[in-house]
Amino acid sequence: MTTRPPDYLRVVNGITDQIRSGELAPGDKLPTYAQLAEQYKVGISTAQAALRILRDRGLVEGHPGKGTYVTQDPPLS
Amino acid sequence: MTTRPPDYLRVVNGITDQIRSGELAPGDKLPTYAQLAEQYKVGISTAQAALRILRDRGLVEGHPGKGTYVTQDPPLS
DNA sequence: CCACATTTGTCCGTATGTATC
DNA sequence: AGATACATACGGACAAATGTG
Repeated sequence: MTTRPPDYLRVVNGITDQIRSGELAPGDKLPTYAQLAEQYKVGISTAQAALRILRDRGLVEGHPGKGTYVTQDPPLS
Repeated sequence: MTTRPPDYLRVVNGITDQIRSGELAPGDKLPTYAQLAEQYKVGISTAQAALRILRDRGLVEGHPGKGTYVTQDPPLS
């Protein structure tokens, strides 16, 4: 049945994998909302929803006016 | 400076407290999106965002056509 | 100090799809 | 077939923080 995952989870999992693999290291800056939306072909609201979840999980931190950064101490799970 | 928490966190924390206190027990049905929106004086989108977080945390489970229910085995933290 | 652009964060309303009754 | 309710997705509006000139 291969139910395709929703867009916001594709973004969550894509970024999570980049952090797990080390492609994105602690302190690194993520693309902006607009850039992520373009990369994943989703709306800005959807990219924001994904980043809200990643913030909630403690993987990234947002800094208004600057950008979103990978947390220094990302949780294990 | 009592910075007021955002609306969606007020909903998240309100429901979380009801589960912690036992006011909402495992298996219990939560109010609908529309009812939560009315209770907390927020838009439906905001109530939905709150429930998405609670799902992500494993505190509740949504069942389309039926409702949202408190998880049988809610996580400790 | 002020103006401006950029970016994150929040909030809302709406549309559509899917599952249940 | 219709009503109800959750889930996803989008776009727009605005506030606040930051950096630059």
